[in-house]
Amino acid sequence: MDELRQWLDTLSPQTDDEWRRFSSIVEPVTYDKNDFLIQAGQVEKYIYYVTEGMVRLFLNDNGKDISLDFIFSHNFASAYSSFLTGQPTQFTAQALTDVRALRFSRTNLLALYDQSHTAERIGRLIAEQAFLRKTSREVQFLTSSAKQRYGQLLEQNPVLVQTISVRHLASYLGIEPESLSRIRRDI
Amino acid sequence: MDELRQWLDTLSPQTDDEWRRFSSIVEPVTYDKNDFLIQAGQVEKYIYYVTEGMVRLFLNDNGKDISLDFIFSHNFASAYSSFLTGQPTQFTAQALTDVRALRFSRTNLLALYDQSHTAERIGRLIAEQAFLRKTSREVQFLTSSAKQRYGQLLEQNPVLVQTISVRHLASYLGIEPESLSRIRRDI
DNA sequence: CGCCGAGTTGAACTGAATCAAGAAACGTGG
DNA sequence: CCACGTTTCTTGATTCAGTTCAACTCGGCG
Repeated sequence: MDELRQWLDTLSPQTDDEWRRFSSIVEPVTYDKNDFLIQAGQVEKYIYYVTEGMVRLFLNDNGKDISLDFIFSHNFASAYSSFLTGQPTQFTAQALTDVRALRFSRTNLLALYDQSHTAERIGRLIAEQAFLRKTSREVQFLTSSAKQRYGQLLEQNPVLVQTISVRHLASYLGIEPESLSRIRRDI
Repeated sequence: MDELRQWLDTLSPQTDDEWRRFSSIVEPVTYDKNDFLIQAGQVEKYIYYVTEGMVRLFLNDNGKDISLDFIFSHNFASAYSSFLTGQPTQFTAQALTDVRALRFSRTNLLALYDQSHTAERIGRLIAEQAFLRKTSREVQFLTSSAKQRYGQLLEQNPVLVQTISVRHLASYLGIEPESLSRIRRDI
């Protein structure tokens, strides 16, 4: 919990009272490896702060899994689009390892936004961060070849590249596992 | 101005007083066709609400222009990533026609966020909208071929497809003008 | 031990890029 | 208002990055 407070405080410092109110809507949850945090077709009710373990976010397109994100500990996981719109999600979030997380619900968060300007600000900053991540990915897809995208990912996040399976990593890069395997050989 | 207020009110209704404070930081600006709202290398200081005309947002990658967004009237234009981070942008925003817009600066907006919870909320909602748009684009790139992406864009926004030049549209779809020309022929 | 999923490699194929040339549209100045 | 140069769009021929399909290897685990 302290860790989560520190994370949020880097976005916008909270008073002890604000933190008390926020922490009252947070609940700890655990998942076994391969468990689902959310499945396609459901409406996302939560944002998860992962304290231990790893989560993969993916969608299924005609029987084929495509990874959209890998969440390591000390980061947020959610089918965020669905969380924001209230529409059923096309995404599934699955634990890649045993996972411990802290989660809070949309309903409680919206109520907190009404009460607390600071909470609203943190909500804004989280959305802005999420936007920045997506934009950087958009630019990569538009400007770089598969090989270049792999190279950039390797630079930016070597741990991710080492940790995630070829299959999942390939779909995240928008290519087939065979292609990623060849790209790796050629380096 | 009324139009902008209505737009913002759909996100979160404001009192007259809140609107008065917001509108005091808004200034009208005009651009001739081909003028730049912001150029690559600069830090984006503004968000523009376009009331008349069209704006193209693009980046230059090794001498090649790649379009990231087309903003029609009644929408926001900005090198938003740079606006958020304060870092120089790689994007350029150029008027595709004569343009009228209302703009407000980052400095003034941040000050307003401090004063007004409602402003902060609107800021959050705008960031969330921007995130949703990028996510939908990410999913399209990961799941669809060039032909399918064109088809989807045609469905979602036929006016855009009719209005924007082949060259610009192609780069937005992540393909070459020749390919787009062929895709169009085959439909 | 033998199976099974994950990764690698090869060969053929395909969607889109590239290069080159011609046709149409555009605006600028006489 | 026309004539000219310039940019934009289209079409064809070729090349290339990445896919697909198939076979093989390897390590883990019952």
